Amino acid sequence: MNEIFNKPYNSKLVEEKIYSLWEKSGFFNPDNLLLTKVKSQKSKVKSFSIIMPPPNANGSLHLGHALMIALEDIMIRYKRMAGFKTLWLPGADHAGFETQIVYDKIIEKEGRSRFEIPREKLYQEIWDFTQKNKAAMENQIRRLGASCDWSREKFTLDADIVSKTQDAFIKFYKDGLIYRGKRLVHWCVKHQTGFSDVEIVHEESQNPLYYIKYGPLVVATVRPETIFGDTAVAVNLKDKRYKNLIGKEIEVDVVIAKLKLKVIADEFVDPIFGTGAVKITPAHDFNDFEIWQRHKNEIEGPREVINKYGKMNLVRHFPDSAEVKKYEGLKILEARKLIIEDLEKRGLIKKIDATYKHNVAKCYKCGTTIEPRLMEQWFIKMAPLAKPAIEAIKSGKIKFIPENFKKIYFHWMKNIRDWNISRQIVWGIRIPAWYHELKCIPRAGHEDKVVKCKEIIISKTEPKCEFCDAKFTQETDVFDTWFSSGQWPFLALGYPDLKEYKNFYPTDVMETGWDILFFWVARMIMLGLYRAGKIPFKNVYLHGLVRDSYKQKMSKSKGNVINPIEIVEKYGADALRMALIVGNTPGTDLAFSEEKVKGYKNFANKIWQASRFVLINTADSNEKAKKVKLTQNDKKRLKEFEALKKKITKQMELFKFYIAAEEIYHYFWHTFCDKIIEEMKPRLNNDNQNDKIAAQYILMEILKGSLKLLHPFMPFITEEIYQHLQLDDKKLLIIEKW
RNA sequence: GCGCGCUUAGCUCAGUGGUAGAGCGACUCGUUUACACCGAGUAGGCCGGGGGUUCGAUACCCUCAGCGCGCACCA
Repeated sequence: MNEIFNKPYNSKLVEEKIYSLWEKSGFFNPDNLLLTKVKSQKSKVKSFSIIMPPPNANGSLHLGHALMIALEDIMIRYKRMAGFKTLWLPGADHAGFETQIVYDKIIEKEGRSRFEIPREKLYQEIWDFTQKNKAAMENQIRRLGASCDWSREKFTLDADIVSKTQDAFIKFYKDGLIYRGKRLVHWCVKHQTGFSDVEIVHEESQNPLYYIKYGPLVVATVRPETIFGDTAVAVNLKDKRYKNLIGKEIEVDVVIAKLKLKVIADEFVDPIFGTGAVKITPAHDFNDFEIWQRHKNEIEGPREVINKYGKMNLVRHFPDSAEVKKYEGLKILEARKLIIEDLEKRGLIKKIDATYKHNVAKCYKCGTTIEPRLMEQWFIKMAPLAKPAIEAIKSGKIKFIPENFKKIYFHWMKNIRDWNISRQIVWGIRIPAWYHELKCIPRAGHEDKVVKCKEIIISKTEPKCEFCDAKFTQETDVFDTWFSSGQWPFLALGYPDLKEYKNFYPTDVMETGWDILFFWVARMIMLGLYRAGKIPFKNVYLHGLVRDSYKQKMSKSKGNVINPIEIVEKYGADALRMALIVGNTPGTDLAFSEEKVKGYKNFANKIWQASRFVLINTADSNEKAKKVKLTQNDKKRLKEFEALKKKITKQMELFKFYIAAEEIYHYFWHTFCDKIIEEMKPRLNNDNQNDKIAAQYILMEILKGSLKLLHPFMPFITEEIYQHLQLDDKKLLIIEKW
């Protein structure tokens, strides 16, 4: 017996060595698995595939990643052992906006700003930054034991991915599903980019509600500084108080000017709220924008009085006003304070309700109040995409684990709105649209045709106008990173040509956190159905968030973030994996405790010691030829183990890894170690050779079988021990038959 | 406002139409040569409240309460 067994199990001596053994074997690659197949299996091999959610290449892994790796690796190892042609495709995500702001912070510390660095230079810098992170991250994934096929690894900015993402945009555009429109967009003043609906969060806050004298009316608002952008006042048609005012024009004193505004009637207005009269600011409020659209013919359109920096921009609208200058350039809150003072001086503030609570939209990343801003952006029409995506779940083609996420999915899908995919950052895939730089410069002989020049050309390369010499400039916006991520399952597999795509799409499982159900999972379903014409995956396994032991969200600001690699160093990857898996039901957040990991480190040692015992006591069992005469009890033990194997296999098929892991843990410790080994001890010292052989046989059989059942969960230690067993036809445990 | 959950042993959580389970923790005993990173035991729960269905409910239905979460255009 190897002397390594003379000491307690030391994961550090084992894990690195074993991982490189696996990697060298080539068995992570499904193509090599075929060679090892039993010859009798002539018929097509069943395949099993998972695309790894590519971790962001902008930092190191967190425990959520460790959970993801553990779950997916369990499925993969199980299926590989069960004889499937198994592909787990790893990747890394450029993570557009997320990485942009990580990098912003880095250069801020250096006293630089992304807004002052030339686009190409900044892009190159971030590229280098992500490549460095990517390499570090890959090693961390290895440390966790991931048996993924590194030879197929993809990055979300690989040339083919970029090109195909742009192709998708072009197709969507041609199909009339993408449009460019000047609309109100969620704008983060700090990050200087627009967002889609899912990048904002609503937060309850208490802000004074000001009742302002408004010509003959009184209106209530929390944003008095937008009064300069008012273009109408709305009431409800049924509101008797204001019936005679509808259609009339009123004069409103807004300090810097007197506005002539029309009173309109709109369903939206709730007569009970406030005064029943609403000031309409189409440029700075989503409702008001919609009201304007319904009353386009009656009232003036949006007047933008706040600029992209969240500062007042009034002079251009009110050049003749004497008062305007003191407002110009003020930040929103400063302007609010000043306008209230000025209105108060004029006796125009009727009431202030200081108890008013409402929900305010914030940037999901920095918490800055979102400023609705009028912008030309690219949108995808979602309703046509949502319909089949709802159907795919309803029909059961795609299953959710746990099931209750279906309801949340439906609720979101049914209320879906068009998706703003433009981002005003440099880190990402550039939108393949081009604009005329100048007015048309007619080419000789085409003077009459110039009117036909298109303003926008959709093309991956710089277009040339048929009739004129004007140059084109490329769209500076990049895609929302989720637009490309949403196509990841088929793009990573080389859609539409590669055999990988044909063999492995749709994939079997998409395993990810429930927190990106809308960001990612929903989009993959919609885009996969539309672009590839097929569902992207058959099962969606949604794991919970890993929180600290007090169930607090881990965050850098709280200082409770745990680095999974440090845990691996301390307790071993196998122990960490078990701690993340056992008792962790899908969809439920996990309270992570180091104590639990410690417990499974002890378990690893238990496996080690039990194996040591078996190795010591079977060392002399080289008389393999001898028949084994099993006792009644031996047979019972083997039967018991078969039953366990069945049970665990069933749990694996049902994605109940949290139970399967516990079952094998419990069996190994409390049946194999506590009972069976104890039962065998006297027999091993017995003079009766037959009985001794039987005891040795039982020990070895059950140890071997247990190592297999344990392997998906605790791959390192099981492989290490397996390599020390003296067996005929021994292969690597990763490819042994389940 | 619309929607989704959760409430089971001190803690973290499983679970099932037949009167409760695991891990950790606590306590007692034990140094028996695989393992003290151990073993043998013990204690601990009207399964949130109320009502209903049922021969029988922790589990199914209704309702109340507390907690958590998602979505959302009430100025």
